[in-house]
Amino acid sequence: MEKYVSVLKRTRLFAGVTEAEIAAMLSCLDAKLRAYKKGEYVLRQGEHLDRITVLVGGSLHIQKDDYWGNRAIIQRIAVGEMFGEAYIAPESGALPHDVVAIEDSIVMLFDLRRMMTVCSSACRFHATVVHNLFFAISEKNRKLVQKLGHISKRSTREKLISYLSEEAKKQSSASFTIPFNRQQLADFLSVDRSAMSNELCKMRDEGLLEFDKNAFKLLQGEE
Amino acid sequence: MEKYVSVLKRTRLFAGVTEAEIAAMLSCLDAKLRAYKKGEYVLRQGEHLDRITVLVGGSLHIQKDDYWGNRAIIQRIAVGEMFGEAYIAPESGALPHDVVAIEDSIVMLFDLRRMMTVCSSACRFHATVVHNLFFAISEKNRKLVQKLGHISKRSTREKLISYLSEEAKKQSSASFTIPFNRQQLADFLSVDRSAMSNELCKMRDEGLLEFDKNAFKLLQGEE
DNA sequence: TTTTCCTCGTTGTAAAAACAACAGACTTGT
DNA sequence: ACAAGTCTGTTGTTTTTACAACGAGGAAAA
Repeated sequence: MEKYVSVLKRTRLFAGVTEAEIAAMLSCLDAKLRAYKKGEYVLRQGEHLDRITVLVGGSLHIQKDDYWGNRAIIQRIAVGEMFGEAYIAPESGALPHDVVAIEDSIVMLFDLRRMMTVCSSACRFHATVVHNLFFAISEKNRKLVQKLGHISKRSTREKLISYLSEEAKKQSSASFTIPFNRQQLADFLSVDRSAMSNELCKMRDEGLLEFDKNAFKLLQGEE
Repeated sequence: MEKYVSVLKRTRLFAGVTEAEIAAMLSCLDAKLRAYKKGEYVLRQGEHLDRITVLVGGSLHIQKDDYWGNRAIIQRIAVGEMFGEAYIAPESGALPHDVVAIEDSIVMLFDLRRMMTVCSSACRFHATVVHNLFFAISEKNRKLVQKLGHISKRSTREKLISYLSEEAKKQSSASFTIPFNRQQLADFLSVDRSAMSNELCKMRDEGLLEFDKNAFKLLQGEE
């Protein structure tokens, strides 16, 4: 448990709290660890949640498959991010999607009530965490809006440009790698893989970008 | 100001707080009122927010227009809902979209710090509001995911079915009205208006649904 | 090492969406 | 009451996407 304190330290949820303080809070928050193998389901559609979950190792996809096998990747969860937090509210129904481990992953769970209620003496920084909880879910919210911005573009090319530009911006470089393979990127942008692959190559031939597997480089006057 | 206390009473943000208590909290939260005419901008892309905003009258669209005049309606805000709350966090940049009044509207603003920090004696129910703040933003989060579910459908027909089914479910009836005209619905689902109109009529001719302006009725074995 | 599996690009075809343009019904404002 | 403007459906054309199928290359497994 303690080996993940340094990971928690860098999360939005525990921003401004020292490692010693985090370590002290773990029991107060009734923290628990779960490990998942690559491909395993961390959460399944239909489940009811009552705990705050933070990924402390590996990576996850929040995804949904329909009757015909079409997969939609709603969000990718990287180390340090929360997930499922929007479905803890009492009035929210069951989880409407699956959460799957993309590689071997470690998840830490916290008791929501204890996290939201400032306790007595032991945890002086508990109030900070309550604030952080709001800011962390705000961050998720902004990411969803950003994703909406990508997939609400009309054409595959625009979706790609929107996504890749943001990724370049996020990594502060015209050269960057993405955390998806082609099929996953297509599922994320909700387009057909082969059509997307085709469009990528056209863009490459037009000199808009270069790529090799997951490594991309945007050319021309990108801002 | 006091005339809107009954509205606030029914919001997620003030759930479990009596009207008398809300009235008492207004000054503590440094509440302020703003009025907007139909068509006016409530917030503009690029602004920096530092207050919690709740719509207490009218209706708003959160939308974004691109260079070519394509409009994307990200979300519709109804009375009692918060908006912009995800962009109050210190690390969030400027607001990436506009907020526009669709009809004459009234907005109430609250001080975030005072809302998040439990004060001394006066506001006993302040702690409840802190919890509610989290649940309210959770609700927004779920709505965004739901919207993602609609527009990540591949075809216009599927997008329509996804949206209309949800609306029927929300209003607990196969007959319901939607808060959009055709152009707005198209901008919301990010499809072309005429193509969507065409598809709607095809679906009507196939006996899937009936409609008259904003009133829809789903037919056949809808669940 | 060999075999199997997975990823990625490529092509052709069929289906669907975007686009443009217009007419009729209805609203709004004067 | 009239004129201007808006909303909606409709049609035909062009562009784009989805779909299906396959082969090359590389990675993983036997």
